[in-house]
Amino acid sequence: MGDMFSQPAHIVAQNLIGCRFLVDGCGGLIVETEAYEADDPASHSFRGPTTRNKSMFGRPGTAYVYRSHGLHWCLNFVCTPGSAVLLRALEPRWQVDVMRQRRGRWGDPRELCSGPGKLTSALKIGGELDGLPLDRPPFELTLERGSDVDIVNGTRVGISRGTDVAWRFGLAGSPFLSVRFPRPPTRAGD
DNA sequence: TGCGAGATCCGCT
DNA sequence: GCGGATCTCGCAT
Repeated sequence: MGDMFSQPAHIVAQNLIGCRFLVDGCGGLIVETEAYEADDPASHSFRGPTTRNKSMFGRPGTAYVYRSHGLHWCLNFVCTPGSAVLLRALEPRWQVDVMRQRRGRWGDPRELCSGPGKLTSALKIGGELDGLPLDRPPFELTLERGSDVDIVNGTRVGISRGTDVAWRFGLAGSPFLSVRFPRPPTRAGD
């Protein structure tokens, strides 16, 4: 676990696509992530530690959970100090009925975990999990994945600075993404 | 000391 | 498509 997260966040973010992630047995496959580096103007760590972001400077392989817009929780996996990977979407697989109940959504399963705030709501992730290691309960992170994962990337969503780097990653063709990735440019005549 | 923006989501128009 | 809910922080006053 330590080796995995002691790499640049934009590498870890790609390696996490297709991995299984559970909280108390409830979860699914990671299909969308974003990387935030220490010297990254879009990162919460950019101006140094505060009471909110202190766990972002903690051990690699721990959780950084913060409240977004005063309402929603967002989950990050801490990499090297000041860098982390934001979990943006899961493909629901285990205890999906529990997610439905927590979300109050009984229709389209794509509505359960297709966004950072939806994901934490479905898995019941809150501030009490901030700073906890990912290799112990209630977390279960399985880093092994199939060799056939096809990863796409693009610029990050919902930010106004650091928009130049393409550090959002996703499972190609997944219907469970929060936002579609732009289709690769096609050649004239296609 | 106050104000506005922010790694968001939802319901209404 | 737009605004409201409402916590934290940076920056201006």
